[in-house]
Amino acid sequence: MASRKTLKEAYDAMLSHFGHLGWWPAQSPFEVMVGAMLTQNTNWKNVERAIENLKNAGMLDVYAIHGCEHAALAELIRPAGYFRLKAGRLKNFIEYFILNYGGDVERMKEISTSTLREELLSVKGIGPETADSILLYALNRPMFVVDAYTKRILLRHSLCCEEDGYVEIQQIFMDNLEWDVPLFNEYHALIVETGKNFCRKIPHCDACPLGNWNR
DNA sequence: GACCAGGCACATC
DNA sequence: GATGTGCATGGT
Repeated sequence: MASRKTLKEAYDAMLSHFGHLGWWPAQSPFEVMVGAMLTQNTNWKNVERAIENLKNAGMLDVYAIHGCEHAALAELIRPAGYFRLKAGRLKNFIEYFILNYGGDVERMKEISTSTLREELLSVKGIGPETADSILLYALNRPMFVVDAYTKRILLRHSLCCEEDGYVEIQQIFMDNLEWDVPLFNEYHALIVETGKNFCRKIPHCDACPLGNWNR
């Protein structure tokens, strides 16, 4: 089983290799939320283009998106892929955000993490990873974000099993690390970076900062 | 041209 | 409850 030391050591190894990654790359919590929706199963580069389009159109704004036609919104976020789908999802989130918090991030900050998580998950188009990304990177809550790379890396190092789902994998981290927002922030970013560079489907882990961690 | 990317919802068995 | 499928662009 993963010990505190093991997870922390892995973190240190990745951190020495990549340095601080400074996630989330966004200028406001709202931009983080939009990015979290748009990056679903999508390369971040493509998300950047979509966000750039929104900015240039003056649409990176709660009420601007709320008042935007579905087709027009979809066109703006087209580079992020699944653009019709994501236009709807974005609107669902905006609807929830305005209805419950008047589109004000500050008002969201008064709500408990567990309540917020449940609320977010009830929005059609927000699943566990998107909810946790919003909680951690937009609202600074200690929630560990799990993604495909997280499982792939843990699997490769025999620290989880194939059957483990989102919750099980999240618990491995949350049960064995301090609930520290900057740590969770950096840890997930480092996992994504390590995954991208060293843990693609075709194994080539030779230069991986994790080395033979638990293998 | 295949494969992949910082998922999620829904249908079907 | 597990498994399969649609959604879609841009890089390698």
